[in-house]
Amino acid sequence: MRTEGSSRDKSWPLIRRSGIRLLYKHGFHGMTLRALAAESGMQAGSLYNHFKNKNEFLTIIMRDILQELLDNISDAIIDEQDPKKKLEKFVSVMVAWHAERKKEAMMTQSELRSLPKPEYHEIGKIRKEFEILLLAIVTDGVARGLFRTSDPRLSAIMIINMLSSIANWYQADGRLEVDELTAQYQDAVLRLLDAR
Amino acid sequence: MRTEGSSRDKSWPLIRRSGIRLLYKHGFHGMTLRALAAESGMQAGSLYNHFKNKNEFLTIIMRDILQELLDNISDAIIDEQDPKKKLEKFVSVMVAWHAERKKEAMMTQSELRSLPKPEYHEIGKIRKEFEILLLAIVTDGVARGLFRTSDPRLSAIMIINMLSSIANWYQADGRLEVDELTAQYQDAVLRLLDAR
Amino acid sequence: MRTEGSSRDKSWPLIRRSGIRLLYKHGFHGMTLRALAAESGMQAGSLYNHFKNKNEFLTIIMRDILQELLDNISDAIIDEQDPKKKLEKFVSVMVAWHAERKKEAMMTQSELRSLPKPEYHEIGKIRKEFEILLLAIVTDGVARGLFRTSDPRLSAIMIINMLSSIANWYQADGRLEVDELTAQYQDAVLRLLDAR
Amino acid sequence: MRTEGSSRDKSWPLIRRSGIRLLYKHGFHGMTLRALAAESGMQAGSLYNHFKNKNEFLTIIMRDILQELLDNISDAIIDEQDPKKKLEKFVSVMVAWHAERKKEAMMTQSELRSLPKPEYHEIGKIRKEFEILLLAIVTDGVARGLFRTSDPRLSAIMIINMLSSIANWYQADGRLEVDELTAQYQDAVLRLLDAR
DNA sequence: AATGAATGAGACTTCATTCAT
DNA sequence: AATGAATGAAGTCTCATTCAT
Repeated sequence: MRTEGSSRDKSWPLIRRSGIRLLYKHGFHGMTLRALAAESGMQAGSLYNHFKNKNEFLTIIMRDILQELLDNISDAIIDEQDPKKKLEKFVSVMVAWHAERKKEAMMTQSELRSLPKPEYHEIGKIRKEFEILLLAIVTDGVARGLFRTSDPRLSAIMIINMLSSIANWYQADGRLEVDELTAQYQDAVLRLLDAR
Repeated sequence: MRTEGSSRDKSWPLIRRSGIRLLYKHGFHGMTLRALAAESGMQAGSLYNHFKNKNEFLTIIMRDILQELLDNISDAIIDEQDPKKKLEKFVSVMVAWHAERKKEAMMTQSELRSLPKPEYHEIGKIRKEFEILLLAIVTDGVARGLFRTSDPRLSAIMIINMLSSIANWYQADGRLEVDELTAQYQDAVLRLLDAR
Repeated sequence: MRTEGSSRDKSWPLIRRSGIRLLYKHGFHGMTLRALAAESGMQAGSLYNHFKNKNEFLTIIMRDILQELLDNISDAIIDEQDPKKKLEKFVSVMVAWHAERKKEAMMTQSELRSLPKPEYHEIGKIRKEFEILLLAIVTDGVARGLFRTSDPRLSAIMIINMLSSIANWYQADGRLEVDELTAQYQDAVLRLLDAR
Repeated sequence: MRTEGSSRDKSWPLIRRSGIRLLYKHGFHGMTLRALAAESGMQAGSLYNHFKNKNEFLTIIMRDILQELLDNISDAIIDEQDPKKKLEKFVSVMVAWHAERKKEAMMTQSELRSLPKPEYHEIGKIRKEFEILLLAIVTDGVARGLFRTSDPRLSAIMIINMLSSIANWYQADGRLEVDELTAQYQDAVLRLLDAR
């Protein structure tokens, strides 16, 4: 007799990791289930023991990733009261995540369009929450006279865009460490908000 | 039946336009040549009178688009001497292009990975030129004491990222006009560079 | 719908038989995988569970057939010591095979050119072995004063050519039985070698 | 103004030569009209000024080639009275032709099956004439007590097979000259017929 | 007689998915 | 939970052929 769930416990993380790599590299339509199976050490048919179909697989992966990032951010800012501190924490988590989880980050950006309609909206909503979170910080800061911007929503968008784009170009073996990068982005964001 | 006078001059622009739309919507692997043909009013096989294969099609389209943007920028800044003016022109062209040519812009960002190796490098080189152009403006401005930044290359990257991301969210029917958007981004970029 | 118990053991022999018939009738380029599938009672795509591609299919079939004939011949002559007896056995196996396995025989002759380069050489080598086997018999016979020929290699070629050509014209329902044919060819070959 | 027929006079021989080479190398189904056109220095569509369709092209080429060989043989034996002399002439023309016109020879053998039904019979009839011609010589020789064979028709077939097969293996740059080859085959054929 | 862009069919091949084992 | 052989649809690409120029 086999330990309950043991096989799934072993296979799924493998499939997940392979899936992220392949989705990052080839995109949803460019990733074949055969390739996913091969990289996970099994046959294509066996994958169906782990998800209902390819679309569901994408949904699971994306929801999972975005939720994790969202949790990271929430955890980080929940204890802060000061908008500036909050903002710095927000930037810090975002920079680290987009630099260190490059593949996940890029994938969730480029494969949104491949989701079926209902899931597209569901996942889109999660992504929207980052913006809402940030916007709350910004408007709070503006209200307290810490930040200055003529269009808080646009500022929030600019900031999120800047941070998200890190995944597009950052190389772990490049000249910049994550720590330094974080400091730079914190500085840049504060300038953008004319923080004093 | 054959449409009268159908010739390269008429077909290619049609194929090009359809291709951009489909690449934007579905990505390279998600775009089928059958769909491209249908939207261009011909049979799939006929497409092969216009390109050698699907990969070459992508390459042609991407090279074409990026070269056009690069030309636009070069034309715009060539007459300016002042770094600040140059920077404003640069931002202005980039904003307009990423807002109005959303599809082309997103496509060239997301489909780079779908290019075959040699073409990937060729197109990558064109994209790199935007960065080089902007970096030159920034360092010039810093040298003249107009801008201030501890890491000019990173600043250039941030700016390009911010601008490029416009294509990801801008909606022509949204609350912001291109003119206002341009002004906002010019302002933001100047803040980022601590321009006085 | 799926035929109960369809498996490699059942499918492959069917595919093989159909393939030989179609290769014989239409040649490699004239045989379509759709036709092969239809005649094997499956979908074209399913064939790819049994070979990698059309070229590999041809290679497998040809290697298989030629190896079987080679084995037949080796088995037949291995116990004989006398060159004349050996020669008669050789002729006997060749006649029977080229008359009764007409399709296989013709196919291996005409489709050599359709093999990809490396396989062409591999299969060519097997075919060469028939000639080597026969040449050994002939030179042995000449050495023992049983046969006489001014050019043993050419004689071997003539004999193989004569025998191989049987497949081109023999009709199972024609006026000649295989037994009689064998006797006639044995006689002819001995005359050619001036055997006394 | 252009000299009448000048263009066809130039193009057709080119097409013919290219066609024979390609039919020899790839077979009928393996030869594409695009390849034929390219090798003839024109576009595929232009070929249709020279024949009605691909099938007709094959028919023309094959009829042409076989008729030429038949004429060669007829011319060679028409003046001889003696069966032995006649036979030697027959062999001589056949050897030379199959050695020197290897491609044409192989092609007419392997592409018979690619002809449409009516043309198949027409061309088959021409090929049959060789056999008839040879059979006449053999029976004449037997009647005059010059040759001896228990089955004249089979002997004729054997001889034709032997000679036709030369095209399959002969290499112009090999160890045997056509002259010597001719002598060897004349000798072999006479042995086969037990000529004294 | 030649071109080049088009057609419509069909080629080989791959894909997501199913299911008996 | 995994396999391997199957399906049916669809993918990219090539082909013979046509025809306005």
